[in-house]
Amino acid sequence: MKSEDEIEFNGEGVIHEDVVKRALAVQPEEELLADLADLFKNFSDTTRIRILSLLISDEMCVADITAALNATQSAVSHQLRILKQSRLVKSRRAGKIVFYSLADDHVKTIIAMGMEHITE
Amino acid sequence: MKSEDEIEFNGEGVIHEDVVKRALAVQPEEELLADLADLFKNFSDTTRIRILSLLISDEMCVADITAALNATQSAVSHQLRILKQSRLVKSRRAGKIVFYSLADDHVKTIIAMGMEHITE
DNA sequence: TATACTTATGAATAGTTGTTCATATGTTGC
DNA sequence: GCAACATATGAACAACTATTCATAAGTATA
Repeated sequence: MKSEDEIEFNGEGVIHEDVVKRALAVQPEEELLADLADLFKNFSDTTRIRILSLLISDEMCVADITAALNATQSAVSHQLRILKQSRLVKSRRAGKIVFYSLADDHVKTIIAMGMEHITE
Repeated sequence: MKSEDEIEFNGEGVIHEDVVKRALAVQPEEELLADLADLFKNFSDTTRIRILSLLISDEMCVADITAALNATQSAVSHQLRILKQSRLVKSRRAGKIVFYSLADDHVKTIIAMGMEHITE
């Protein structure tokens, strides 16, 4: 027999309805969580996180980043575009050269937070 | 003509060697950055971050999570395995039911940090 | 304007990943 | 043991993504 907190839901499966309702109540909007996933997607690729990590030190031009990562200029440029679209980096042009830098301090904080989790 | 801080490097491209060297000097190990990318990969998928977000409230069984996300049991189970392998969640069995919960507080912190970046 | 140089971008490709479907594993009560 | 239930897992497929290659766009200098 079913106890008080186990009822049918959604047509399938026995669940603890109150737990589900409570969790969903404090759950952020669907869309906000999607945005959050998109944000973290930027940090989930090796090339991108290496770029971001480099930029913590200083602004750098594309050629410098390319050399530091030992990657191709094209690959770096493509990833920089993604990071820029996500507003994690910004760029300034100085003649032929384009310098990239972190858009704000959050990048630094998020990476530091991740590091803390890893290294313990 | 080349200025003092612009020299050949790596066989291609003119770069600011000192900037590159300085950035690489304080740069974390290649492997550590790869681990970091792997960590953030967990947060980069909508299903996974929704699961993590749910578990902030309370531990939940697979059926509850499945109902809350309106997903299939299989999809949820697959993602839970990934999260568990990354040691972001842990599980305890109570009879037929398996409850999942956050492994530590870092998940909460990382999500909060991301939220802060989004909502401003 | 012609050339050299730095960065950006489109298309194609190879590798990765999330979901689904079917089924297996593990648990409880009869 | 058997039936019912909850969760886990392997294989296949579709969708997505990062890189490469070729080339375009923007800039400075002769």
